[in-house]
Amino acid sequence: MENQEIARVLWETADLMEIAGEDSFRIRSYRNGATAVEGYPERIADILRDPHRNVTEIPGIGKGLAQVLAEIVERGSCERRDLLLQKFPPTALEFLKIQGLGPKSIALIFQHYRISTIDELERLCQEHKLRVLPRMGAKLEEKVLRSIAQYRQRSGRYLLSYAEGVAAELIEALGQVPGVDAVTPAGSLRRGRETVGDLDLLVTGPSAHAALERFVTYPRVEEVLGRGENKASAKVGREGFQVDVRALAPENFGAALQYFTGSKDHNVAIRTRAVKMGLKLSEYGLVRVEGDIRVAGETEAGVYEALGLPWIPPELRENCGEIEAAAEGRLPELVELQHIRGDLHMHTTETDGRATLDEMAEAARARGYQYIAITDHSKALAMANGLDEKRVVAFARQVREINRNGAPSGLRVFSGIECDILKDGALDLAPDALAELDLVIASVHSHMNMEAAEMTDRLMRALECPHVRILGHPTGRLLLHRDPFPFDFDRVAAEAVRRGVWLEINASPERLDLHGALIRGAKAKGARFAISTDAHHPKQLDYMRYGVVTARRGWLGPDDILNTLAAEPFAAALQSRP
DNA sequence: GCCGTTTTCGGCCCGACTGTTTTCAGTCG
Repeated sequence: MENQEIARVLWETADLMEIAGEDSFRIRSYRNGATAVEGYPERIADILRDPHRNVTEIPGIGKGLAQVLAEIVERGSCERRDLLLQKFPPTALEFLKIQGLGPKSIALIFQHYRISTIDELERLCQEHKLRVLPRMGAKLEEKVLRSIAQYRQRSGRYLLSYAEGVAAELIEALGQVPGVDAVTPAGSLRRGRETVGDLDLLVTGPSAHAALERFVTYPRVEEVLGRGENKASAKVGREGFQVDVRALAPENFGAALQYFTGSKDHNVAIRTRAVKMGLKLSEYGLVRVEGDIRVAGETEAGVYEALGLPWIPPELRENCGEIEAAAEGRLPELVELQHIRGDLHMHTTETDGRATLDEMAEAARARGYQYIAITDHSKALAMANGLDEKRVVAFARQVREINRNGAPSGLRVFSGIECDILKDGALDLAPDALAELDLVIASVHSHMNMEAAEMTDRLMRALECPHVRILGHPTGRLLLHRDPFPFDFDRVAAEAVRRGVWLEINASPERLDLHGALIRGAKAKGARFAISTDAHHPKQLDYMRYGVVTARRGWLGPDDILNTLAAEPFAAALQSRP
């Protein structure tokens, strides 16, 4: 069993404990344990098996959780979780995803009504049966109904990072089958969409069909939906993520990759173009209608070439002008991961990060970066132990000291802050404290349910502060969880351009904020960008690739992005503000 | 349940908003 799965069982158990009203410190320990397990570099299952090792050497894991971990690895659950699941239906965990309902309310609902599905919860609200319970009223019923609608809209999609993980796992497993040459992901994963509905894997090689057999018997396959000669579909993992695996003949590979990568709209436009040229494009190849002569299909580039087009990067294939641009030879040069020279948004143990400045710097060096900015939270985020002015000044001094002596990692460190934008648009820290820092990111973390006009004013005011250089996760969305807050993006983007403020492309797979369409719109206004991971753990520095993919979906090249600059010009850019 | 030590017990645990209240519990970040 992988660490990720163990962590998931711990998270679930903690959620159930919360509904059961158990001791909050114990719940916290379970959650801490889950985070520790999730981020641990070695497999917990291996450590448990090794008689010379002890899982209690992992910080956050004590005697109690060691026992629990052993149980989970052995049989996928633990006693506490089993007992709680006898008390509450498994769907109780689903109820927690409905905004406005917390553990206490859910427990109360279960005490009064025997319900187990979201549909039944919806009916309770519609029949005004929630308002008879203590501390519940009409407003809550409305809010829950709205949240249920949102929840339904989102279900059935998965984070890009999740889909990528499943893809990597299956590519590894199917790639080991003798006679399989390559396993290639297509679909929205290949286009880098922020959420993915299902996964398409294309298999080539003399024994590609053997991979289908391996797939349907794969241990994590929960339900086989279909199994034919060339295609198998199944639900993978407890989340029920649908994966389609196709075995392809090598001569079809390019056409199939093009076809299954999509998007649908892109393909319709491409096939229309083919028809106009007297060609017919399908997943089996590109054929000249007259005489039924096959002209392309082996490679994707060959298919595009035969249509008079350069190869179009998958991230652009949304039928948003990419075909016209390709035809006119004005496809943009897109940014790549190797262009990125530093990461500009990360947290440390000073606030809610899991590693120290030195550890983050070392991790950044290992990824080949020239510089990083440390940007912990400001004091408004009390729960994260945000920095006040005094700590900011001390931190800026500490960083100057580090750079003077040369950081052990050899990396240049910039002092920064992720400063909260307060309700009225003021920044959370005094200007003279902000002036001490190399980089100020301004972000909204609270009061997200304002009217659009009010939120716009708030952001416009935040941009007035002369120390602000980056607007952090500008729309505040949390994928599959919270919609972006409403505001006039165009006005704010234009103001950011005018004031020389960069817009963040937050690379955390839960945010990817800004997203492609907004990026492109802002670029048209002259905006410039920073891609940052918002890492709270050294491993999360790897999120950069999701940010780069998102920037590519916004048609950005290396010159549009601040942190493609080498250390010296980057430092100079920080100094100069119009 | 973990951790650390003034070493086997006590601390961990903030702050604002919201809705349903008549003084505050629950949610969220």
